[in-house]
Amino acid sequence: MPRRTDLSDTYCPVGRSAELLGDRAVLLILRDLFFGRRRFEAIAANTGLGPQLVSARLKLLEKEGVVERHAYQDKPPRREYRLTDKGKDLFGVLYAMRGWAERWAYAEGETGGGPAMRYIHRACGTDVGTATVCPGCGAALGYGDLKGEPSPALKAEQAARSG
Amino acid sequence: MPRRTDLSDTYCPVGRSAELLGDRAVLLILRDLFFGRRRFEAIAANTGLGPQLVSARLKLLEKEGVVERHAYQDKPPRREYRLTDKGKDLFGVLYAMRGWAERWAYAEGETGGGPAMRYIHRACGTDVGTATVCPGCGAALGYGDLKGEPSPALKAEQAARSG
DNA sequence: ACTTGTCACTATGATTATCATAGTTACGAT
DNA sequence: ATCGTAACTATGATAATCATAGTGACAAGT
Repeated sequence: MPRRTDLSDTYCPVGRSAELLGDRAVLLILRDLFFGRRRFEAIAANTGLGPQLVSARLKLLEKEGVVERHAYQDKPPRREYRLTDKGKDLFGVLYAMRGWAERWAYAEGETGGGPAMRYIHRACGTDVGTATVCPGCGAALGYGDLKGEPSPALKAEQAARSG
Repeated sequence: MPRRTDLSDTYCPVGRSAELLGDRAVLLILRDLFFGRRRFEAIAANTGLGPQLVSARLKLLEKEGVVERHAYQDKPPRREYRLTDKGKDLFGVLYAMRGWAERWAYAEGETGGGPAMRYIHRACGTDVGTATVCPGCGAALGYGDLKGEPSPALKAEQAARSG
């Protein structure tokens, strides 16, 4: 593609976010990182993205201060990628995307009755559905407050991808 | 690009959203629609995207049921684009993106003290900052509950683009 | 009547990001 | 010495994106 206009200096906050988040691969990698996948190969396998793309996007995310590369072993060099505070704060965006999809992106009965991904408020045990405020106790919900559980169908799909 | 793997049939809700939202142009166009820009040329001018791209993405958004094309005049054919309910429900995603950017994407003092975009809770008049729950009255916040006001710098930038 | 202007696009050609596949480096285990 | 694994890099084909220009339909001004 030709050089697209850079949005990192616009005053519009959505424009600035879009510069990073308006990219399929970035979104998929972030999802996996929030899911607890930290290793290169695990991310590549689960997202279905090629290693070159994963490599390029992880470098970009590191440059943007959203992930940190951490060597957990040196003998054979092994790295893992972790979300920084700036990265963890993107949870709200991913959670909003998930909520929208649960409400609109599935055919009737496609998920087998419930959401594709359930979230439980750790503090009070309530299933929060797609809410941004816990329907049980009224608390605002952020990363760390919630425990995610994939539906059987989603779990099976992920298992198939990593095999 | 070669044909990328289609994610519209994954069980992962973030994957399904990413298929639509993992695209810079889609995000920018949605932002403008939420901002009240309904006309083709206004969107093209403000986003800085070429007419071909705007045309292609509006067609996609219409196909996905996110926007509706509405003829408001026939003599010279004139159309406008409106968000459907499914589209309006994407407000949470854009609002989360805006919140993240306000917190992380600006240099110290770059916006002149306040956020680049202020949001006021219509019901109680409180400036909600980047919260998902009104700090004044505790209500959950959605599209329609908020009144957005761009900062002087952002307003000037938009005026320059449309001129 | 003729030009100018606006809106909503479509057409063209150059550029470059993305994909699939294969290869590389470093090491540990058999 | 070969096999396997993790984390990448290299290569070449494909196709999406951009800038620029052009089209069709009409309205208004001169």
